[in-house]
Amino acid sequence: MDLRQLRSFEAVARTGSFTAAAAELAYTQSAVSQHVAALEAATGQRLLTRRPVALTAAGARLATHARHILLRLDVARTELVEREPDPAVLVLAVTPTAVTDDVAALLRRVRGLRPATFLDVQVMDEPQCVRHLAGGSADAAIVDGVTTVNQPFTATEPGVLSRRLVSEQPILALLPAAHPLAGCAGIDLAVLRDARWIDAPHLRCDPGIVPGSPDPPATGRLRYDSRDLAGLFRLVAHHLGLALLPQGLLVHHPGVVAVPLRTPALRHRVELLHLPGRTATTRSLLDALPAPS
Amino acid sequence: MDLRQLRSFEAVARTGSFTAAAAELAYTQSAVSQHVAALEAATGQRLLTRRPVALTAAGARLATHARHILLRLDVARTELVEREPDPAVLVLAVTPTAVTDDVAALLRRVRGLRPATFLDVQVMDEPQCVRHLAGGSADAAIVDGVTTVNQPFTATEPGVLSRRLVSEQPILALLPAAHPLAGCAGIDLAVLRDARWIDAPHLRCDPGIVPGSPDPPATGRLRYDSRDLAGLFRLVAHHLGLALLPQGLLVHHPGVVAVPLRTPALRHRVELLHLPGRTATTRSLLDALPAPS
DNA sequence: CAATTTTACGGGCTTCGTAATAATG
DNA sequence: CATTATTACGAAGCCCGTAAAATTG
Repeated sequence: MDLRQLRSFEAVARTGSFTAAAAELAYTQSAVSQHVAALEAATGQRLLTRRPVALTAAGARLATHARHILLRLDVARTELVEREPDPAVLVLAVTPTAVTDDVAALLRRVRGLRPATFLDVQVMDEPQCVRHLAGGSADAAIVDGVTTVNQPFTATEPGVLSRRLVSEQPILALLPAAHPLAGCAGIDLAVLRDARWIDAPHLRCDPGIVPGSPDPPATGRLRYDSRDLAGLFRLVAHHLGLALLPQGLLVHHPGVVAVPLRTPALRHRVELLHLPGRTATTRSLLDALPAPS
Repeated sequence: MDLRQLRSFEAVARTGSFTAAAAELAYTQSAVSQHVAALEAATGQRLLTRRPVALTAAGARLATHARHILLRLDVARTELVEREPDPAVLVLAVTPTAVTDDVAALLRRVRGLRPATFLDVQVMDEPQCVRHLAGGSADAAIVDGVTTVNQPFTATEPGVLSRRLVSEQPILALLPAAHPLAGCAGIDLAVLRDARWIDAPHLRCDPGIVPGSPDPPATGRLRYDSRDLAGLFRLVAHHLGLALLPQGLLVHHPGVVAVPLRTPALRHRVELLHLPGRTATTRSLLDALPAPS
């Protein structure tokens, strides 16, 4: 079990391709193949199916371990290796759906500081945010997720990265204007148990996280893999399904009404992640946060 | 940053000696020295002081990361590598202070099962328990710790090992019989803030974990590094200090009275640790536990 | 048949052990 | 001075790239 082997395996598992993994790691396809073969020989288990490349059960377990190991290793390297952080430039990795009013206000506050802090904001999905942060190519990350009550959403292992709450907002249910519950002040999700829900993970719309929800909805699923908000609203307006949405992402759309979700108490949370050691560079950001969590 | 280098470094940090680390890992002193040198070259930081061998600040951070990385790697290997677990023999790694009445009852219950389960119980300190568990030489571990309220005590990273609560008991304060508070029904630790406490980590007596406690007690410290319970009682009886003790470890001793600690609500917790994947081998143990946490 | 993965093989580099040297309590 | 850590150096072994073969959609 070598680290390079694990890195190759993780990249193959993530990209779904030996070729792509090799390109990402600046290896040959051959080397990546040998890495995976070595891991399979060492464990005595088949870790991946080929054509199409997909994780086996054992491979999925190893991939989880590998992700955590490699993340922590990158964090350790970044923490320890001597670098010259430029305090005047703060590189921020941000998920697309994390940009709520609170976050925008935070960024404005930081930008207005004296001495001036130049913000380099880069929007990408969450795994990339975490990788940039761990690798040191970002000074902090702002990521979001949906969670029940006060539980922190598990972006990463606790203890590896420090986290501070930036914003927390309720979740709304999007209904067609003609829906019988459209005028409600608050909705209990149990009432809509048998409704057809749209599963839009990129827009943080994931009815599956509700604890007691029936895993396979009897009426079939509708999966929406885009980040286009208007498209989601159009689907709802045309009675193709209901959707959940963080309040901060809400826009007006004809034929769609938004009703607060009363139970379960889902919340959209935005967190600031940073390396525990390097507080000097992110000091201005941390100071600009409202309350110490 | 090679895994073998990290393993050598971790062993040096833990044992405090290049020679001991080399012996443990079946390496030469030379190899271990080269490993540490390579890490120091890669990070550009001095990680250890020599003579005596001790961690620098940077080294302590790396050692923490290394411990977690290596633990998870061992867990991954143990989970994945094909083995032939003998379901009739259950190897249990137990910390000395974890053997409360609840734990003894649990073990008796398992031993009485049909088909018969042969229990191989091995007592060692907590880091060793965790290493044996991760390495696969133990099927489960029973470890204990002191914590406030319902917070789990952090034996290891969550997510790497599964944990189930076995027993939870209050913490007692040990006082000389002549102490003015000896007759109390319950004690508030704040009242004894300025008392001289005996620090006996091996007996889970650690007044330092109280949140608002003054770190350097004005009256000096008394550290008791033995596991001998009678000696601790003798110290208390002779007015050399007060002590905390889990209720399960209490024995009668002349001149010493035990009073329940009312605030803070410290609890002695015993947890069963096992690998998430290998539930088949530990099934009998898990089933013998009272309530699913 | 084209794209992708696996296998064979060799050069180059890493790595560990031996042994000699240095440092220190 | 004995113990412990570092350095020098060479052989063994591993690792990755090239290139050819095999697999499969």
